[in-house]
Amino acid sequence: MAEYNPQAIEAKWQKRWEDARVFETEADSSKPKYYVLEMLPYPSGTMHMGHMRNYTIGDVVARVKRMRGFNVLHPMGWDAFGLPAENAAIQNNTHPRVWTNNNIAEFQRVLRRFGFSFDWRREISTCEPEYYRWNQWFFLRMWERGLAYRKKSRVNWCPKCCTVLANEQVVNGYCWRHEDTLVETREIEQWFLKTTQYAEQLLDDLKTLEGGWPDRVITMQRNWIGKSSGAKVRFAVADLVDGAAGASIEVFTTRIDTIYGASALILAPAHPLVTKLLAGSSEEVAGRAKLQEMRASSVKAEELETADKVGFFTGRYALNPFSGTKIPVWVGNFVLMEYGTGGVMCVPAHDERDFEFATKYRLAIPIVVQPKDGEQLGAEKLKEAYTEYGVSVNSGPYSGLSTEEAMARMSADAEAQGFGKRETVFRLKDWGISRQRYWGTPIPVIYCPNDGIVAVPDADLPVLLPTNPKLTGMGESPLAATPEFVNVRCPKCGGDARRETDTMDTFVDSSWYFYRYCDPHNDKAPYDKHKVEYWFPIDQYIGGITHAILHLLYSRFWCKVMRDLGLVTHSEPIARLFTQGMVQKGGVAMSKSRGNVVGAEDMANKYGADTGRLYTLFAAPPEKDLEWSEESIEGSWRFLNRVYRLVERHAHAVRGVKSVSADGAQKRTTAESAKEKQLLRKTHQTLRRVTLDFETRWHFNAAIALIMELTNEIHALEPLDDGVRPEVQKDVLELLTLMLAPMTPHIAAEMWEMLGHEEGQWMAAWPAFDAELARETEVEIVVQVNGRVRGKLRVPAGMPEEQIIPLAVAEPGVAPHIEKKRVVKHIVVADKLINLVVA
RNA sequence: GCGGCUGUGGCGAAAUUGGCAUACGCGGUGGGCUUAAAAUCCACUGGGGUUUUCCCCGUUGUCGGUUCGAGUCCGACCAGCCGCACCA
Repeated sequence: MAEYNPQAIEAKWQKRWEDARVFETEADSSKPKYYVLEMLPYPSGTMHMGHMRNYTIGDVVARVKRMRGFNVLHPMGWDAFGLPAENAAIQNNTHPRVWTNNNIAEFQRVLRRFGFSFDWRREISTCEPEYYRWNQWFFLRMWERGLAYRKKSRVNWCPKCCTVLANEQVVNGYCWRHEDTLVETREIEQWFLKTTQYAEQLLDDLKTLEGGWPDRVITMQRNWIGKSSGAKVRFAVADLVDGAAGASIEVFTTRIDTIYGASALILAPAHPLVTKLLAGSSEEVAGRAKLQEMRASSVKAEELETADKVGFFTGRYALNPFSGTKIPVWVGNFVLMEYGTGGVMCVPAHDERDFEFATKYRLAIPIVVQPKDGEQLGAEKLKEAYTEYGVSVNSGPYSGLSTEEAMARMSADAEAQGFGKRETVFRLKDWGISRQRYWGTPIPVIYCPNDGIVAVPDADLPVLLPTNPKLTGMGESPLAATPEFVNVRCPKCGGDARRETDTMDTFVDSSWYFYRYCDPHNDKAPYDKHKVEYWFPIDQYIGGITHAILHLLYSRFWCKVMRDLGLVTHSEPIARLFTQGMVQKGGVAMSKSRGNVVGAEDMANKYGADTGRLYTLFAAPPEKDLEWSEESIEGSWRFLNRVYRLVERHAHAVRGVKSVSADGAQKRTTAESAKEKQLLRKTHQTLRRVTLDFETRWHFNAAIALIMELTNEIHALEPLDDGVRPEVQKDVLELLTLMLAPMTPHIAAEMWEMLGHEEGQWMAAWPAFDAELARETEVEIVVQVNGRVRGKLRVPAGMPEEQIIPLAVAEPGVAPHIEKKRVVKHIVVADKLINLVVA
C-alpha cells in the first residue's frame, strides 16, 4: 500500500492542470460568468499562511463555481510599485525592479505550489510600463476634465518615507508604514484627484452595496466620507479699522437654529484672517504671542484628543447677522482649519465643546433651545450643554418654533438676505497622489515657461521611469536628479521645459487593476470594453479589513470616473466583498518584524499544500481571526491520511464499476441492504449540508466537520465488502472525493483517478444530493415536560401527532413528571420534538 | 465620547427557522498492536451518583424580560477587540 505522499501528488496534478490549461478562461456569453478575486499582494517578504488563507478561500469559491458550470475568472497579479521596494533596493544596493521581480518570482513559485486555480496568462505587474502607461492615460483624462489639479497645500509628510501621505495613510497622527513616526505637515505643491466631487455619490451608492458588503466596511466608509448638512453664515466684522469694508467671517454650522445663542466666533489658529484681525487690535501683542505658541504646539493626535481647549480674544467683534448683537472673535485650538470654513460660532448652551470653552473663558451661555417637554433649562442650573432638538426661545421672530422649523426658516431667510446659504460639508478630502519617490508611475505632465502645465500627449505615453536613478531615500524625488528625464521639449511650443518629477501614489495602481485582468495585454486601451462588460462587476472580492477605506474607497471613486468617461456602464465595481480574518500567532498578526511568520513554503514541504489549505479552512470560520497552532494542524494531516487510506482500500474493488450519481446521470444508486441504506443516507445528508455551506453560508469549517463525520461513519461500517455492493461503495467514495475537491484539490484529483476515472476530476460537476436517499425513515423524538427533556422516542418518520402523544405520555421518564398534574397543552414539532405543558 | 463586532468545555470551535447545547478537531487519560518507539486502531474525556446499555444535577460573560421552550429574540450591565474621534 502506497502512503499518502502530498509532495508527489501535488506536483503531479499541478503539472497536469497546467498542461491541460484547465484554469484558462475567455469571455463567453453562452455561459454564466463568475468573477472571483483576491486582493493582489505586495511582493515583499515571504509568503505566509496569512496570504494563503486569503487565496484558499477564493480558490474554494472559484472551484465550486466552476463545478457548478460557471465560466470563472480567477486571476492574480502584483502590486509591484511602492516604497518598501525602493528602500530595500537602497539597503541592498540593487535596483527596485530587480528586488521586486525576485520577490514576484518567489511569490509565484509559492502560489503555484498551493495549486490555486489562477489563469496565469492574465498575470499583471503594476510596475511594468504596459500597465502603468494606463495610469498615466487615466490621469490625463482626469486632467482634461478638471478632476486632476495641482495646488499648494498643507500636506502630511512622513520624515521616514520622505514623501507626502494621503489622509487615509495617516493613522492616529502616525505614518501607516512607520508606526513610530509622527507625521509632519508641510506646505507643498502637489497633485490631487477630486474625490470630493464624487463624495455624494460615494455615500449614496453605499446603499446599493448593502447585503453584499460587510456592514462594518459600509459604516467605516460612511463615517470617512462624513457628510453633514447645515449652513454657512457670514458674520460682518464690526470695527476693522484698516478700511477693509465688508470684512467678514464665515462659519459653518449644522445648528443655525441656535445662532441667537452664539456668544463668540472662534477661528482656527491657521485661519488666514487671524493675523489681519490682530493687526492694530487692542490684543495685538498678546495675541501674536499666543498664536505663535499655538501654531508651534504638537500636532500629535493623542495629545490633541486630551488637550485642554485653549484660546484667546482677538480684540475684534463680529455682528450676528440675525440679531445684530456684537460678539467677540476668538481663536481656539480645537477648531479645525481643514473642516468647514475654519471658523465656528460658539453656542455654549447647545454644544459640548463650546460649553467647555465658554466655561473656561467666562463667555456668556444664553439658552435658546428648550426641551419640548420635561424640565425647562435655567441659566443657573445648566451643568452641561443641551444638544437635543427642542423649541427655540429668545430667538427673535423664530422663538416658539421647533428646531426643525427654525433651521428651515432661518437658513431660507439667511439665503434671501444674502448672508448665508444652505450647504453640505464632507469630511472627505481630495486625494493627494504626488509622491516624492522613484518607484512609482511618473505623473505625465511637463512644465513649460511659456505654456505652463502641459499634458504629455497620449502618443508619447508611457512616460518611462529612467532605469538608472540615484536613489538616496532623501529629499526630493530621485527623478529630479536625473537630467535626461527632467529636461524635455515642451509638446506645445517645442521650447525647453521640465518634466514633473513626482510619481503617483501606488493606490492609483490598485484602483483599477481588476479591470485590466479582463484584457491584460491590450496595447491600444486599458481594456476592451466588451470584455469588461462581460466580466463585471466582480462577483466576489476577498481581502483584509485593512483596506476597508483606502483601497476600497479609491476603487469606487475610480469606477465612477470611468463611468463618466464612458468606459464602463456600472457605478460600483464590486458586488460582494468578503473580509477574511487575520492569521495570527501568539495573538498578533504574522509579520516578519515580529518573527512569528509561518512560511507557506515550509508548510508545503512539511505537510503539503492540501493540509495547509484544509487547516486554514477548518480551524476557524473565514471571517474570524485564526490563531495558528502547530498541534492542531496534525489533525488535518491525519484526516487526509485517513481519507486517502479509505479510498485506496476500496479502489481495487470499485475501479471497473460504472459510476452512478457522480457523473450526473439521472439514474441513482438505490439501497438494497440496511447497511447500504445507512451509508447512502449519511452521504446524501452530508452532501446536502455541505452544498449549502459552500454555496451560501461559507461555513467551510462546518463543511469539513461534516465530511469528517461522514468519513468516520464509513469507517465504522467497515468492512464495506460485507453488505455493500461495489457500485454503492464507488458512489459514496466519489461523492466524498468531490466534496473535498474545492478545498484539497490535489488529493481529490488523485483519489478520483484511483477510483478509476480516466478524465480529470476537474471535468466533474458538483453532485446533486438525492433527497430520497437522504430521508430518515426512523426519527428520534425528544419528549419534554415544561421544556425539560424527560425522554426520547424512536418512531417512524412522519408519525401523526395523535399517535405520538400516547407514546410520549407513557415514557418511563415522563410519567413521574405528569402524574397528579394536568396536561394543559402540548407542542409538537414534526419528527423532532414534543413538549407537554403541565400545570 | 460615538459607531460596530465578539463573549459557548483545558484549547480551536459547532448548533438554517427559537426546539436534545458542546458536533468536528486539538490536547488529555486508559487500552489493543509493537522487543520498543512512531504511526495506527478502540474506549473515555461538564459535575455528581450508581445497580454503569442506569439515574440526577448544572451549564453558552452578568442580571432581567418575552415564550410551552432562549446560546439564538428584547432590555440593562460587564469584559475584550476594531474603527472614528474637538467634524461645529
